[in-house]
Amino acid sequence: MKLSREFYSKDSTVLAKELLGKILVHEVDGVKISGKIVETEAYMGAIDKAAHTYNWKRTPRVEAMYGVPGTAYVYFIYGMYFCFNVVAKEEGIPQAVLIRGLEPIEGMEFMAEKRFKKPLGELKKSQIINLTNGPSKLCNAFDINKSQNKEDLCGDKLYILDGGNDKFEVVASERVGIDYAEEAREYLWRFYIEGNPFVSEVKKK
DNA sequence: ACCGCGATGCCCT
DNA sequence: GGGCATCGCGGTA
Repeated sequence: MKLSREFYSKDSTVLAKELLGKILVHEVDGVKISGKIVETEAYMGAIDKAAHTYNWKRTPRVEAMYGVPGTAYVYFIYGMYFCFNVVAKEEGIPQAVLIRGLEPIEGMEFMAEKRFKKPLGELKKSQIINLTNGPSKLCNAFDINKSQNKEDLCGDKLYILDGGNDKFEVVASERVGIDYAEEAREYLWRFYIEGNPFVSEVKKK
């Protein structure tokens, strides 16, 4: 079942945990690409120094975060990468969940071409892991870019499905790559499935 | 394995 | 003009 608007209508810290194990699907040119969400980060908006919308900052770039829950927020970073977020909470309250790691399910051939310009069969083991074990890697593999910004995840091109009922342990840790965020660096707002190989990095300690 | 660094362009000040 | 919610390379072990 496709996740409903209500499912997304909660604090990003709660949504981030609940998105683990769910299935992200992108349908592009009749090809279905999907993967299990294994790593997320919550960005709590106005009160979160790490968030693009800290202190209610509102510019064209971050406008998607002010949209209805279940909207995609895709931004361009470091001159060459994209990051994909799921908007949470409530329209006008800018919270989002960054998707940082996926375990491929369908469309691995497509992902291999997108990431490495090679057929799946020619990839080394390390390259299989590297298909989707990072926020910008998975955008590349799933062909998610600026044209998916503000896309409604309750639509039928890019959406999230309820996962299987597999059991797993959730680990909470500090978020990655936000050294500028002062005390917010220490908040345990990154969540991942313990032991899953598609988690982007396992922090020691 | 781990670390350091450069790439590269858009957005906001 | 500075900085960025990243990645992959090439160096040293």
